[in-house]
Amino acid sequence: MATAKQSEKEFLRNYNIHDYDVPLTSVDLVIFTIRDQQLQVLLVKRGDHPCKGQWSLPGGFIDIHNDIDLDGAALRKLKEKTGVEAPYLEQLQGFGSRDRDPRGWSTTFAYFSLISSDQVTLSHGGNADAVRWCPVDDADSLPKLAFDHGRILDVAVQRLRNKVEYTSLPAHLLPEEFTLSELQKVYQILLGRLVDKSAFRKRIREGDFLEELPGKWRLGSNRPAQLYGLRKGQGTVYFNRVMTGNDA
Amino acid sequence: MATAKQSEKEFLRNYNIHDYDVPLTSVDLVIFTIRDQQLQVLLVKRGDHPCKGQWSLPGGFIDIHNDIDLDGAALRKLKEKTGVEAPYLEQLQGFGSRDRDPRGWSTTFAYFSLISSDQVTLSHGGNADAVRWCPVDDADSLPKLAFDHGRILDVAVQRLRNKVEYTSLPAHLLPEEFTLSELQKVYQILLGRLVDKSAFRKRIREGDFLEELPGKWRLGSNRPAQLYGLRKGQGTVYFNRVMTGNDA
DNA sequence: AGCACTTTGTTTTAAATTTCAACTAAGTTT
DNA sequence: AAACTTAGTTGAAATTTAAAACAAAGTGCT
Repeated sequence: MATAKQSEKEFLRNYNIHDYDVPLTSVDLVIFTIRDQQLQVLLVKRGDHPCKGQWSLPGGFIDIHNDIDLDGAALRKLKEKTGVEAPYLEQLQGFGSRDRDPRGWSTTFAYFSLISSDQVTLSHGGNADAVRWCPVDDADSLPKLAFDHGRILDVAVQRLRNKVEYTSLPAHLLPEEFTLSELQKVYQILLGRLVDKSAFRKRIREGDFLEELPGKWRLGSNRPAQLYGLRKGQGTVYFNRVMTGNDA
Repeated sequence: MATAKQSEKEFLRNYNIHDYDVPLTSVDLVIFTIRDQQLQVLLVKRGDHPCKGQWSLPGGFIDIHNDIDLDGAALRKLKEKTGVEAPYLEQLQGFGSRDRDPRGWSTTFAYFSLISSDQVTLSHGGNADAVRWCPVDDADSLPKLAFDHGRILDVAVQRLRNKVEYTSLPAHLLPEEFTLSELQKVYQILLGRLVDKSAFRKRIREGDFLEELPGKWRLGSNRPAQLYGLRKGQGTVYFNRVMTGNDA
């Protein structure tokens, strides 16, 4: 191995990763959307061993010959499954242990993504029912997931619910154009409680992350509602206090 | 490779990780403390290639034969460097790309830790000056770090500063017993601004994560101050709004 | 001992903010 | 056209915060 006087160049010439035992490395995605007034997550049925036939989060190994970095790998997998190109994507947390995968010591970088369900075309691979949405709070319809994906999902749901209290994240679950009432409903679904209308609107106004779309209205039900869109080039807004108050 | 009818057992018998090209995997630590009224970070001088002689964050490869999981690996490295056993330790973020390490595609799980500097005995390995504390805000004394450790440090500092606004984290930077004024000073150092005394105390009181140590006082300077300790078995407290107001 | 000084800890009160409900606006349905 | 539904605003009461003054308990000097 390395001698004391070796140069860095020499060291690298002699370095061979196959001399070492290293963990497997993958990227897994928790892709959230709102469908039927519920928070839902995208699941895929595993077509290969191990855990063949079980439901799991979409993801897979890093391809060191084609992926540039972690975010790139996550984006690639997101696009493969959903066709979505520019979603909200955030690294959730790493998970790694000697027994989470029967193939040996393995790690995964879990990401979570928020998308509007009507912008997605699920890519079903070869198998007709290999991909589906599943409500995260419906214990009956949510299957036991492969590996430690159940735990990853729990952590992701917790993180999302927590961030809803003080960030503008939920806006990414809606289509490009939406009304304030629609946004409020998303907050309420995620929080599991009602929110005061005027307090909600004040907070959104002061956060200044939406732009009114002049002349655009949601018609069809009673008084028309102003449409809004995410202000371009504006990142996530952090409010300076948690969401309070419940509407009667 | 795998045939359609193969059982999971057969699959695993035939699976050989050395058939695949996988990234290197390490764990790196951003260990913070307060010394001389400043936020400081622990750095180590690299004794081996690559980047030999450069300063870096403490860390290293996962040892798949001895480490059980990521948190275990991080705790092991923390103990090796500082002797500290039960600190505040939180996973920061994963970093991974094909060019962050000259040895090839590599990933690291960065953790950040908060410790009280007077509980630490730095472990200097063989080399006398191989480990040191360095103020994070002093551009002159902070060296350029190896690999992407500069960026990791930036992310860690940002995360810490952000969490100080609405959590009880800074309490972990103090010794087991401390006064409210000392805690307030730590908040002020991290925030870089003054905080109103009565608002601060109200917030701490309502967060209910400290316990008064009856009969224990910090003496020696004017009016004795009540000593407090972290309430046992209580995790991090999240306040419902950010720190406000600056004292005159 | 007595007085000035420093640090800890509490109280006070005006100002700001939130809460909660009522109100107006603008459409649809019957 | 009257009743109903949803959008969006307004305002008074209740609560909270901000900023400063105040009170308490020691030290140190003369």
